[in-house]
Amino acid sequence: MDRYDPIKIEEKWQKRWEETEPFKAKMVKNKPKMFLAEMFPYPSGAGLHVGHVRNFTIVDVLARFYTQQEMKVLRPFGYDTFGLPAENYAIKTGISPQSATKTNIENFRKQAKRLGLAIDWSREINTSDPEYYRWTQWCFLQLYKKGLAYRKESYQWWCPVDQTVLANEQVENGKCWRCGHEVEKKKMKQWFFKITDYADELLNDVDSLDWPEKIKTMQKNWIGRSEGAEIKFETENNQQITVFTTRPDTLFGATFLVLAPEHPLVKKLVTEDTKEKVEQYCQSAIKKSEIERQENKEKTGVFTGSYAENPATGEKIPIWVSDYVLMGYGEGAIMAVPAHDERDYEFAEKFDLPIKTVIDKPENSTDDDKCYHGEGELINSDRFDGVRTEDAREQIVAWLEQQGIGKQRVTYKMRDWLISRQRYWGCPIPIAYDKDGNEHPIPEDRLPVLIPEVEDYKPDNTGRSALAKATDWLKVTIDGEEMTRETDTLDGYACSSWYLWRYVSPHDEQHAWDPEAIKYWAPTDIYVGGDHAVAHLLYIRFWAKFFADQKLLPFREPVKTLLYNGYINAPDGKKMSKSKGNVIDPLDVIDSGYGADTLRTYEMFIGPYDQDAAWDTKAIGGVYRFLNRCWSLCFDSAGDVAKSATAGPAHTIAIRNKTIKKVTEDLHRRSFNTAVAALMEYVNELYKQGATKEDLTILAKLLKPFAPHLASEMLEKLDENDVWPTWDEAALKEETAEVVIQVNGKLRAKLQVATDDLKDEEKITKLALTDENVKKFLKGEPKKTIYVERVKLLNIVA
RNA sequence: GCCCGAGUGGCGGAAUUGGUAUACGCGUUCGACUUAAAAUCGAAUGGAGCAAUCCAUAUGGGUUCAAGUCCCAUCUCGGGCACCA
Repeated sequence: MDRYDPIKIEEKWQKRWEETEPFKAKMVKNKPKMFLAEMFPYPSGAGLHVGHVRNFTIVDVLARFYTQQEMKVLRPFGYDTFGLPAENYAIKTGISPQSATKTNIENFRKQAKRLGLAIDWSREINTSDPEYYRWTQWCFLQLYKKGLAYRKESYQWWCPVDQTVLANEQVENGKCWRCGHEVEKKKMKQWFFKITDYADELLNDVDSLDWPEKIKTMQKNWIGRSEGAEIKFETENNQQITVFTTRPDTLFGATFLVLAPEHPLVKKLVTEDTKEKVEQYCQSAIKKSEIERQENKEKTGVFTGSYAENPATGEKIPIWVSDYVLMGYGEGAIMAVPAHDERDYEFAEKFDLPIKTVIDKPENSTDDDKCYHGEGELINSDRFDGVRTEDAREQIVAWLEQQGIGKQRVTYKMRDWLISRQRYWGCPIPIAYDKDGNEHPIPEDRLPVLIPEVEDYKPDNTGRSALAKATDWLKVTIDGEEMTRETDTLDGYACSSWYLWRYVSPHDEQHAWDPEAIKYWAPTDIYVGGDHAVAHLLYIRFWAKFFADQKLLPFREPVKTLLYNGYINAPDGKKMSKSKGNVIDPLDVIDSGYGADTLRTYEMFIGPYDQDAAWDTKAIGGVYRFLNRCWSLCFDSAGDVAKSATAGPAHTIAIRNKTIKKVTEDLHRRSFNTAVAALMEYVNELYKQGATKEDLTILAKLLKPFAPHLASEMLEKLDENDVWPTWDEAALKEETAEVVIQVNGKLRAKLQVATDDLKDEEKITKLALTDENVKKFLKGEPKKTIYVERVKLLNIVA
C-alpha cells in the first residue's frame, strides 16, 4: 500500500460500519441530542444523482461533527415511495409498483452505503410499507374525527394525462407538476384536509422559524392573508350578494358589482333577455384553462340584467359577471371601484360603466396611474368627507356593522388541501360508504387497509382509480353492514407529512410514534432539502400543529432549522437531465478511482451549500490531490505512520489551533467550503513545516466529517479516537505580529511587532512614523491617527 | 407589474463586527524528478509599468480616518408572486 487507494480503504470501512453499526441512535437522558434528516428521496430507477450526494453529505457532515462532539445524534433514512413514476412504469411494463419499488430501494440503499453515510440503518422507513401506511391511515382518521378531513364537491384541477385531480400546490403555471400537461377544471366530490383552520397560526409562526427568508416569504405569500370587510348588497329582487373588499373606505365609489362565473347567484339574477348570453359566458369561462386566463388578460364579461343598491349612496348599480373575479377567493363577488382599482377601471372603461372618484389624490403623489390606489382624504363620501382613508376603513366598517350589513373579515389565498387521488399507487383512504352513500371510517383496529393486487393499473375513465377493479377488496362489512370502500388514495404529501416523527420509533406497533422517544428526539433540529418550499414544508407544519392540539406531540413546529441546499448543475451551468445527456453519475465518479471521500469533500468545497453550483470535472481533481496529500503526510511507503511525523517541530501549534477554531466555527455556521479550504491551508503548511503526530491526529479528526473513510484509517493507524478537538485561544498568538500601517486609508507599510506590544498604541505609532515609506506619503505632521488593535491596523491621517 | 436575492481575476469562490480585496481550489506558465510522458514536489500568476507607483469588487454619486461591506440612483442576472378585490 504505497499510495492513497480510496477504493480499498472505503471498502474496508464500509464493511466495518456494516458490522459494528456505530451510527445507531441511543437515547441517553440529560445528554444533548441532535436530530438531523434530509428530505427523504423518491427512489427512482435511475439511482442516485449528484444532487442527492450534496443533500446527503450536508446532513452527514453535520451528523458526524455533532457525534464527534459527543452529542446523541439521530440520523435516519427513508424512502418516499408512493407516486406516479412507479405506477406509470407499471402501466407500461406490467411490473407491479410493489416489486419495482423494492428493486429501486435496494439499489438506492446500496448506492447510499457507498457514500459512507453515518446512517442508523435500523430505522429505515418506506411510505409504501403496510407497517408504515397503517399509521398514515391512522393519522387520516385522527383528522377525520376532528372534522379536519372532509368531502366536498367542487371544481378541481384535473390532469387528463395522469387521470387524477391535483392540489393547488401541484399546478405550476397551469400545468401538471408531474407530466407538464395542461390541467382542466372538473367538478368532483373529493377529500380535503382543512388546513385553513390553521392559516393564522401557520402565518404567524413563520417569523419565529430559523429558516431561509426566501422560504418564509414564499409561505407567507402562499397563505396570503388579507384584512378587510365583507359587505352585503341587496338586489332588486331581494337577493343578497356578499362581497369581500380590503378597501371598505372606497364604498361610496362602488359603481357596479361583479360576480365570478361560478357564483351560485348568477342563475337568480339573469333576466329573460340576458339569460342565454350569461349562461354561455359562464360555461366557456369555467372551461377555460388557467393558461388561457393568464394569456388573455383583456377583460371580458356580461351584464346580468339585474341591479343592486349601494348601501352607502342608495344608488342603483348594475351587476356584472366576469372571470377576473375568482370563485375560490373571498366571496367570489366584488364591489367594483373603478376610480381606485386598476382592474375595475379597465373593466369600466371597456364596458362604459360609471367611474366615481372618492379619494382626493394628494398633490405630492408620484402615482400617475389613471386610478389612484394610495391613501388620502375622502371626497364624494357624504359624512365621511375629509376623513383619512386609513381611518375611514374602520369608521365605515363600524357603520356597516351597526346597520347589520357588513363586518370585518380576514381572508386567505390558501385553500383547503385536496388529498384525493384517483391513482392506484398510493395510501388507500380508510373510509367506506354504506348503501345510502354515507361515509364510515374503517375502525382503527382494522388498519391497515391494504392495497389490493390488481392486473391492470390503469385508471378507468369513470374517474375512479384502479382500486375499483379489485371487486372483492371493494366490499367491506362494518358493524354487520356491507359497505363499499373508497377507491381514492391519499396525496403522497400526506405520507411525508409525519415521517420525521416515525423515525423516533420506526417499528412501534402500538403507536405512530412512541411518546417517550418523540419527547427526547423531536422536533427535528436540522432538516436539509432543496425542494418543496410551500407544499411539503407547509403541510408538515400543519400536521404538527394539529397533533400538538391532540396532545400527541410536544411541539408546534416540526423543524427548528431548515437548510435549503442549491442544485448541482452540469458543467455548462444548465440543469442536468437525461435527455440532454449531461448527467454526472456519482457512482461513476467514485468508481473512476476518486472514491466517495473525494466526491463528498468536493461537493462540500464546490461553493456555499445554499447556492447552485456547476459541476467542474477538473476541479474535483484538486480535492483528490488534497486527500492524497493528507495520506502522504501521514503514511510512509509501507502504509505505516510516517516516522518523520512521530517526533517533530513544535512550531505548528499556532496554525494547528487556528485550524481547529476555523473548522469548528465554520461548521457551526455551515460554511462547508471555507472549512475545507482551511484544512487545505493546514496541510499546505504542514508540508512546509513538517507535521507532528499531534498535527496528523488533529487533521484526521477535523477531516472526518468530510472524508470519513480516510480519516478513520488515519486515526486507526495513529491509535487515536475521533473526539472533536478544542483550541487554546492563547496558543493562537505568535511571537510577533504584523501591523498594517495606512496613510489616508492606503496601505503604506507593514511592521513586525512583538505580540506583547500590540496594546501599546504609542509605541506602534512612533515606530510607524519612522518608516521611510510612511514619511514619504505623510509629508509633515499627522492630523490624527486611528489604531484598531482587533485587526492590527494603524491609519495615519495626513 | 410587485416583492426578494445577487453582481469580486481566465473560472468556482474567500473576505464572519466598516479595517491588509482576490484565502482555498481550478486553469495557465516556469523549474525539479524522468530516456520520455503521467503522477508527484517547488515557484509564479488581477491589470498597466523597468521601477517607485497607479488603477481595479456591475455603473454613477454620497457618508467615513477607512467602503466589496453602509446610503441614493441606474444597469444586468437569478428566484418568487402575479386579475387574490
